[in-house]
Formats: sequence, C-alpha cells, structure tokens
Amino acid sequence: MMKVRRPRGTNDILPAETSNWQLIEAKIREICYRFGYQEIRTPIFEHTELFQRGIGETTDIVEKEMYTFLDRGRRSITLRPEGTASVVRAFIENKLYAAPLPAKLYYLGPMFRYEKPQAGRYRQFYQFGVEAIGSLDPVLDVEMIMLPIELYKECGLSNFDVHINSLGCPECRPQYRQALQERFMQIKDRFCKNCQARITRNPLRVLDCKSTKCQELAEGIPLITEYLCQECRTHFEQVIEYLNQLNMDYVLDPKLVRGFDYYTKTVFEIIVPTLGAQNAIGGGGRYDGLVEEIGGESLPAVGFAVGLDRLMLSLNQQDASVFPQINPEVYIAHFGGATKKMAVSLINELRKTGLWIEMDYLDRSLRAQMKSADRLNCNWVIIIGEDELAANAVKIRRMDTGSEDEVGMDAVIEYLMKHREENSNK
RNA sequence: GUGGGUAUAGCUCAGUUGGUUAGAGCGCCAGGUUGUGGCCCUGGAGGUCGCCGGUUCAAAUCCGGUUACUCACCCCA
Repeated sequence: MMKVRRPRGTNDILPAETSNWQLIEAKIREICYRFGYQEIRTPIFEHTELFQRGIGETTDIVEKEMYTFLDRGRRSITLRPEGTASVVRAFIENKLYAAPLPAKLYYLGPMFRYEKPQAGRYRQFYQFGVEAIGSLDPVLDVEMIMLPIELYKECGLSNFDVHINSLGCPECRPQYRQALQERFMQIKDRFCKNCQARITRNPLRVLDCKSTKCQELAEGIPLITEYLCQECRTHFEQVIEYLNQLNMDYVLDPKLVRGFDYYTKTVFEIIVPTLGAQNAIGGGGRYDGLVEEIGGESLPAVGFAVGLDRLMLSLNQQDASVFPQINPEVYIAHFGGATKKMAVSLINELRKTGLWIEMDYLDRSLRAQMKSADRLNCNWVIIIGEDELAANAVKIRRMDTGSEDEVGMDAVIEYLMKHREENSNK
C-alpha cells in the first residue's frame, strides 16, 4: 500500500508543540483585549478576484503563489494568502462602518501560498493580524507597532529590530518611483540580473538588493523620505514623534519596501536577525486606498500581521523556557483483583478537582506503572494493591522525595490538596 | 520558479576499495525486584538502507531519474 504523506510545505503540529501554540494564542487574545481589538473570522477561501484586486495583479503572490481552483459551480476560488483583503471585504459586506469607527479587528489562522518551502516558510502557515479601519490618526500606526512588540516581549523574545519607513501616497510615490527609474536606467546594465528586472517593475526594490555591487551603484540615490508630499511627511513625523515619546526602539529604514501594492505612508517590519533568510516575524503598514479599491467608501486603514511559525521558531531558538512544562498531577497505579475498579472510581472523583489525573490502561506491573509515572513527570502516584483494597485506603507517593503515606479512601482529595498547598508555599 | 546539499531503526548517527546475517547510543517493551520510578545489569521488539530503474556474479555503497527534507535566491509572515 502506498504511504500517504502530508502535502509539501505543510506541517503536523504535534502534542509536544500544540501546548506552546495554545499559550501564544492565549497571549494574543489577551493583548488584543487590552488594546481593544475584537476577533473577526472570515472564510479561509474567497473569490479569486478579491485577492487580485486587493493585493495587486503584478505582485508575486498573485502572479505565482496562490492556491486557486474552480469549484463545482465553476467559480474561481482561492485559499487566502493573507488576511487583510478578507477583513476589508467583510468590513464592507457587513457594513461595519455603521458602527463607531475605527473598526478594530484581529484574526488568527492559516494562510496559504504556493512557495518553495524553507525553514520559516511553508505553504500552509499561520498568521495573527490586526486591522484598524476608518482613521488616519498616526496614533494607530504607532499602536500597530506596539501591539506585536508587546506580544513578542510577553512571549520572552528579546532580539528583534523594528524597521520603519514611509512609502508615500498616490500623490508623491509615483514621482519618486519615476525619479529612481530614470536614474537607474542610465546605468541599467551595470546592475545584477535581478535588479535589471526590478528597475522596470519595482525600482524601489533595487535599494535593498543584497549584492554589494548594486548597493554601491545605488549609493547617493535620493531617498523616498525626501520626496514625500507635505501630508505624508507630516504624518510620518508624527508617527516618529509618538514612537519617541513612548521610548520605542526602531530603525529608520528608507530602503524598506513591502510586497503588496496596497501599502501607503507608514510601513514597518520586525526582524529577528538570527533567523536566517526568512527573518521577518511581523510587518504591516497603512493602506489608505484598499477599502475603496475593494468597493467600499474611501476610508483609511492600517494593520499588521505576525508570522506565528516564525515567532515559534525564534522562541525555540532563543529560550524555550518561556513555555511551562506541563505534566500530570497524579498517576493512579493499580494491580491485581478488583483494584482496577477502585482506580476507576477514584480517578472519576479526582478529576472533579480540575487536575490532570492519569492511570494505567495496560494492566502492567507496578514497576512498569511507576516508570510511566516517572516518564510523564507526575507529581504524585496513588498506589492501589490488594492490601489497600482490603483496608479501603491507598498509598500516596511523592515522586520528587519518594516519601509515602497511607491515606483512607475518603481522605485522598483532602490529603492531595493540603500537600499541594504546602508544596506551592515553599 | 532558479541553484547547492542531504536521505540507513521512533530519535541522533556509524557502515572501510561494492562482498555473505546492516550496527551503536538514546528511547520503547520485558526481566533482575512474586508490591515501587530515577542509577545499574540482562534480554527483546523494531529496518523493503526514501522510491523507481540501470551497471555488476554481487549495491546501503557506483550511475540515472524521482520524491521529500534542507540552505540560498526571488519574494514574503
């Protein structure tokens, strides 16, 4: 029989890891609550057109990375490659603009891009994202930077850098773009192959080419910040002022460009330098034209997304101790005669305390059961043998010290609660 | 999509110029202890050597293809 394996670029997240994911997800919900963002759940697939219009026809994502197929009604459907377009669509479709603005929303879940997999880059990956729709206030831009940073910090991540830039707006960016293009065109053949293509397609990208040759050629080139229109300039200055006021660390990075067409004004990216090539664990920016583009009225908006797989990678890389070890509280060992029946009754009672209780399901020797309890890192083992059965009592063993008490059946919960308390007070 | 590397037990890895029954450590199971974990000792289970084809008397080993993983590029979270 042929072995069925998981599709390329997908991952099984196993029990050893899921508890970590749950912890991060809980942290996300907690922080969103404090910042006043509420969860929105949109479909995992949408009409293809949404992403074509939203993300931009000429972006890599739309050109070659979408999971697109025809459904049985011959509609073109696409698995979502990012979250913003869907959120904006849902915002318009459900008329959330009738509620007080800005709408403050967050989402959490899988995204899909048909890419060649690498560490930190998968075909199904997980993002947490936040969007604030309906305000131009630079305070929101700053909030979008603070929120993910808060998440990273509370997860115990320390070595990351925040890069920010402004990409201008439809007023000023085209002028800069043209200026760059004209300048580069004169010396086009001296650039690397990639950059020669970039010059016609997206000249801003030439600026962050990794080739030192291109870096040198691009030296002394005017920066976008010098081309910003008055409105964009003021907006950017205010963002920076607020960041300073709040003592946030950041790097002004005039070469920062992002991949979606919809970004305007503020863009930012959060980098973990030790992560390798896929080192951005979060990023976002303002998208003042997108709501209108998707068919709503003209409303400014700003948002970000965090790559949870990459966050998990960097946490494991640095210090996995942020994740508490979880283990059963009690293991019930039984052997012989009717002791199993007693164990079943006892486990049923003990579980009402809310603690994690385990027992032996394989009718193994006491020795084997002790070994299991040890491997599971149980704090206590309750031993029920024939003698205990006869005395209507159990032995309760502390696994760390090895000390053991005989306790009457009626007093087991009381005994455990009392000694757990003493232990945690130490 | 482009280029490089890798693929042997659940995990980490040995395996000589191609040679007979493919090994180790850890983990797992059982026993040493007829009722007690960690340390120690003994034994056991577990492999179509990623897959397909070729060369050869003979392939884990050489060759081709393929799939997966991995690193870099493109790009992105």
